[in-house]
Amino acid sequence: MSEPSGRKGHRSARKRLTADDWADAALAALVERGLAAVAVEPLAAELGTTKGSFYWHFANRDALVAAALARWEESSTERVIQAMDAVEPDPAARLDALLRRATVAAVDDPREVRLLAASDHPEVAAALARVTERRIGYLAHLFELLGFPAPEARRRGSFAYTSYLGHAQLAHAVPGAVPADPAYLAEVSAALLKR
Amino acid sequence: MSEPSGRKGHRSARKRLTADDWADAALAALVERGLAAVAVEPLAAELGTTKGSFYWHFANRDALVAAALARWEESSTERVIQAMDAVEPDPAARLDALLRRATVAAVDDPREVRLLAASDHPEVAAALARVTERRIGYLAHLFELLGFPAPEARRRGSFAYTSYLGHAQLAHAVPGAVPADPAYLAEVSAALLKR
DNA sequence: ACGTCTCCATACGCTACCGTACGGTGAGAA
DNA sequence: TTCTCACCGTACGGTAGCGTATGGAGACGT
Repeated sequence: MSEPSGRKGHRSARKRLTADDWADAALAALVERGLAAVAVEPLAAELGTTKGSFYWHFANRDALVAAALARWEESSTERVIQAMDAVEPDPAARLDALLRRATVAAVDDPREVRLLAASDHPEVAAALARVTERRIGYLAHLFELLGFPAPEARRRGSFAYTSYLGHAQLAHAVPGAVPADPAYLAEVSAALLKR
Repeated sequence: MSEPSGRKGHRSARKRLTADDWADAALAALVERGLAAVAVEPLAAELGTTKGSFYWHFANRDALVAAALARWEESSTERVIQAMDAVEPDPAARLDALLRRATVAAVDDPREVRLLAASDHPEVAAALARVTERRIGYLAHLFELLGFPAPEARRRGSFAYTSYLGHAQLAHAVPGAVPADPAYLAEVSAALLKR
């Protein structure tokens, strides 16, 4: 059994793995199938290797979760914000574009929702707290650019972010409950921006 | 050890259990510690009994989850809506009161959030879908009473509900991220009701 | 050619939980 | 009293995952 000298795994003919390979696979599992799917043995099978590899690169499962979260955290703040700052100079248009894009993207992207669902885990909660603070801060910043005083800008940022979160959550938990009507997003955006 | 003839469990001196007792305990575990906490053996220990009891009343774990969800579903729609209809005759005041109360309540009540976190589970998702539809329908109804045409009333109902969900989610995942300032809730409510 | 060091495979023990088998108990019917 | 049967205790086997131990296997310097 088990071909004596050929390549056996279904993945990339017998290559050696790095810690990053594991972290990537862990992040993918985390955002696609939830925290419980970040499990050493299933991931090893998926990667075409064994636990032996994993425990060489990581101390334990928590370290893997932490590594996956670090990647997520990096890719969920700076990248998005910088991409946003590049396109639209006008703060109002930027806010509108940001809200619409993020909201639309969240509908079929399970990333956010999966992370929120795992907020029991202390490390997940900590990462979530940092990302949330960063995003609300950015939204508040945009509202300040629109002329709102700092406290109200902060409140509006929070409101915008909760409505985004709720939208993502609802779209994922109950598909079909969020209106597909484009007038909907327009109204939402307008309500959030109205002085 | 283990008192020979006295009451031993910390709960109601050696009584026999019903299926409802199990369902109650399961629901409590579900909303307090998540779906994974709805586990037969731990619940048995908590109830001061054993699996022998459980498998008499239920076929398997899924049946228990279903029973717990049924209780939740019942207590999360009719009761709230009827309580709401009783107090405030004016639709505008009723909406405002509903939004404020629900939002405030969600902050330190983990029920909603725990259910949403378990929306992978098909039965949970189904229950969630029904409750969501019922609630958004009620909100839309109130907006219609305020004079909005049906389609817009529906959109506003959805918006109000997503913002409620997002608030609950955020308050639980990142305590401190939602403004405690009472002006915040006032602004949110005003934005949702504004014509 | 040889040793070394990095990386992986395999086998093992442990824990937590699911579900089944079956024997026992106690309260009320006969 | 004795029987019965709803209800529970206990023991068992099975699965999935974590973490450890240890023995290779291949690359690579010397």
